[in-house]
Amino acid sequence: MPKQLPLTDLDACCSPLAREPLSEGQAVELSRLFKAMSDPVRLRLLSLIASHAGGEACVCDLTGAFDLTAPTISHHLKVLRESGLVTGERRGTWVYYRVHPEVLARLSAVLVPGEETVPA
Amino acid sequence: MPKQLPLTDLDACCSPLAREPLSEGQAVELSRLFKAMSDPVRLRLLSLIASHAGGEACVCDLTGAFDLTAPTISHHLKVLRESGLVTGERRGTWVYYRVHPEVLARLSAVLVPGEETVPA
DNA sequence: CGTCTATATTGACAGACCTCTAATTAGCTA
DNA sequence: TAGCTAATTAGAGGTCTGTCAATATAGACG
Repeated sequence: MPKQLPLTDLDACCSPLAREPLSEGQAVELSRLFKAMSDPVRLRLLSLIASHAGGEACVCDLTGAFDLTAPTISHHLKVLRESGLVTGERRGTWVYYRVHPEVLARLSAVLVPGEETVPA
Repeated sequence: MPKQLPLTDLDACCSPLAREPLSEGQAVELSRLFKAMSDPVRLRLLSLIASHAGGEACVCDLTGAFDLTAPTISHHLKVLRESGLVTGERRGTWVYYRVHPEVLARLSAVLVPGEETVPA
């Protein structure tokens, strides 16, 4: 099962959610990203990676922060990878992860609230 | 960090995800919001409500946009309500939903990517 | 080669989730 | 009161998800 992200609607995207209704395709794409962030462990992993010095973190930097087995961390990293939020690169014995800042920026832009409408 | 209000981590929150690691509590709170947005139907509902004229939408304005039964729409609206993203108010026969813009703004702020670090 | 360490994959299981139909509640109007 | 509509709740069925133990893969090094 090839899990490459097909980036269709998201490319033409990112007028804020509150400005005009999302198309079904946009909603599907965005929901995939939000689902990847819908678990506390994955959110912390994402944050640990994004905020780590040098912009990348080794898996070995991450596992210690959780009371979970290595396979579980690996599973969550895979979900983050397949969502397109992060990439992993093997260098020798270790695997280093870094975030895709454009994806974060895109999500942030989508969530910007629209201007207030005057209450009736 | 001043802790004035008796609420959760989200109140004291919102340094961007990429700036420093999320606390476990912050991650739990945020993951609840992202989970509420992790379904395409709920995302479109949220967008329909947020972008609707007057800042609010009647359930009757929403159901027509989907090939789903009324109970299913109602279920999704409940999830959005319980997450704190929207509120519903009954006025006569109809129920009107509106978004909490502060919550959207908070999420948007959390996702702002950190400044680029110079590649090695 | 063999062995050690760091990650990933597999397979299983309990719990959560999305959708439906059927039943229920809330309000309007006769 | 009864009847009608808008919306929600309850319960069931099938699917998806998070976690683990066991196993496998990749590279470093003697």
